[in-house]
Amino acid sequence: MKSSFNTQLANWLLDPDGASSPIEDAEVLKKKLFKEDLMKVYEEVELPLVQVLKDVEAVGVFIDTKALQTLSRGLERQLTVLVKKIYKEAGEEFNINSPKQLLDIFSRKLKLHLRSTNVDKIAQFKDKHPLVGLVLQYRELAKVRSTYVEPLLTLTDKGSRIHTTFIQTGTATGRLSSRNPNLQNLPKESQWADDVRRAFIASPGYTLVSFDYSQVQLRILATVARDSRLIEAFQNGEDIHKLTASRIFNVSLEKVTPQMRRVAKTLNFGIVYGMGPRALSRESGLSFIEAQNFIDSYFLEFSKVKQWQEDLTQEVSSKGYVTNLAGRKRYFTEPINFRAAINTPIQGLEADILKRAMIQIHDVFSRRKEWQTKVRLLLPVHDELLFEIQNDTIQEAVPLLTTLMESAYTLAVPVKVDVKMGKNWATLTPYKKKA
DNA sequence: GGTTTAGGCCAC
DNA sequence: AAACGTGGCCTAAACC
Ligand SMILES: Nc1nc2c(ncn2[C@H]2C[C@H](O)[C@@H](COP(=O)(O)OP(=O)(O)OP(=O)(O)O)O2)c(=O)[nH]1
Ligand SMILES: [Mn+2]
Ligand SMILES: [Mn+2]
Repeated sequence: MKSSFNTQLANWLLDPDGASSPIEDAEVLKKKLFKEDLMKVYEEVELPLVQVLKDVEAVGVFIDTKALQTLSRGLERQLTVLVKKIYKEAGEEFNINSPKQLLDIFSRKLKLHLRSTNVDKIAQFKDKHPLVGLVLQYRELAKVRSTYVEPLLTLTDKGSRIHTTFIQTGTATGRLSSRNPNLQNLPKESQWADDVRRAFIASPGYTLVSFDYSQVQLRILATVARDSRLIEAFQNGEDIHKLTASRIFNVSLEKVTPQMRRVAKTLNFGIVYGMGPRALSRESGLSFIEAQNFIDSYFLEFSKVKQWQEDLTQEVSSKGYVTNLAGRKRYFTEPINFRAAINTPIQGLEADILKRAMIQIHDVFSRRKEWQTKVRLLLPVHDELLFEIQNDTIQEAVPLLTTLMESAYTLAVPVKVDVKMGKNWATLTPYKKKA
């Protein structure tokens, strides 16, 4: 009766898709973990992480409820106006939230006979048909209110803190997920993103500090694919997202905006994980032919990446599973999703890196009295850790946290973390160490 | 009344 | 034929 053994973790490591039926017998599970080389990640990562996550959940994030309430009322008012405009423009009342009814309205009123109503499909008509633009505005407002503002208000506790629940055994790659509420998908780009994030504030006397790994999956890719072009790029401090942005938008590196870089991020990972020319053309604005050429030259430039993908495709076909550098494993059955197989070891190692960093940081900061209350881990976001740090401790703690994160796992390229800080989550500015 | 599924969209 | 991947949560609609 070893109550210390965590059967849920073990079963998940053995089959993170949960396709096979779970095993209850701890001794059987242990043998399997050994046999499949999963004991290391179980003992060094997942088991110690349980307590870390408990502590993080208990701390919670301080919320400016006043700001959220104000936002809520503003959204409510604007939605009312918008709904009336939409009904007037459409000439009748209907449920705007129903894609089915929307298709019907578009068909009858605008003579637009569409198959779906998602933003990519209908945005092109918004100049010709005011109704389309109004509907898209409505979608943005309704989304932010129903998915973020109202649930956050409901879930904020009496002490004005919000506590998510982390799911440690929920993903197929090894990542964490967050629910009730999901704090890992708060808006960042949309019109209302800043209003929502402004409500996430530091406790009095503290500052929010965010540590985010730079281009993390590209650095992992450079390592696993042994691609000399990528490796040299990172050794030279290059920013591949920015480089791709400058090529796509045809501007110099200095003229790449944060928005352009964000688009390029999607393109870089899209291409690496099997995006086709049609999707690339849609995401980038390039023509289909240009998109095709871009993909071809991409894999010419990063030629070892292509080779690695082909090797991995062979491997998953013969073995029926893939593993990452930390030993984490995922099984694939016919028909094999090769794009998912290619993504898995890379996304999975990202998770291992962040988890190891969290555990080390927890050992140093949360277990020691002199640090405990001064440095609080609030939230992991896949390759980012958000802390609140006591104001008089920042200069001391930030270099230490940075070093811990950058040395949590050794890659074939430098591992770099970008640090930003601020009083709320909307207005973080790059950390500059004081002279 | 409850559940499940689909379409849609937010993040990394 | 062509297909970036990993998640969670919203509403509507179909189902029990
Ligand atoms: N497949 C895929 N993975 C993504 C996408 N967006 C983000 N990711 C993954 C890969 C990233 O390395 C990782 C962390 O996201 P970040 O937003 O922090 O981007 P990244 O670290 O690459 O760049 P950064 O230097 O932090 O701006 O999440 C995407 O659109 N597709
Ligand atoms: Mn990052
Ligand atoms: Mn990130």
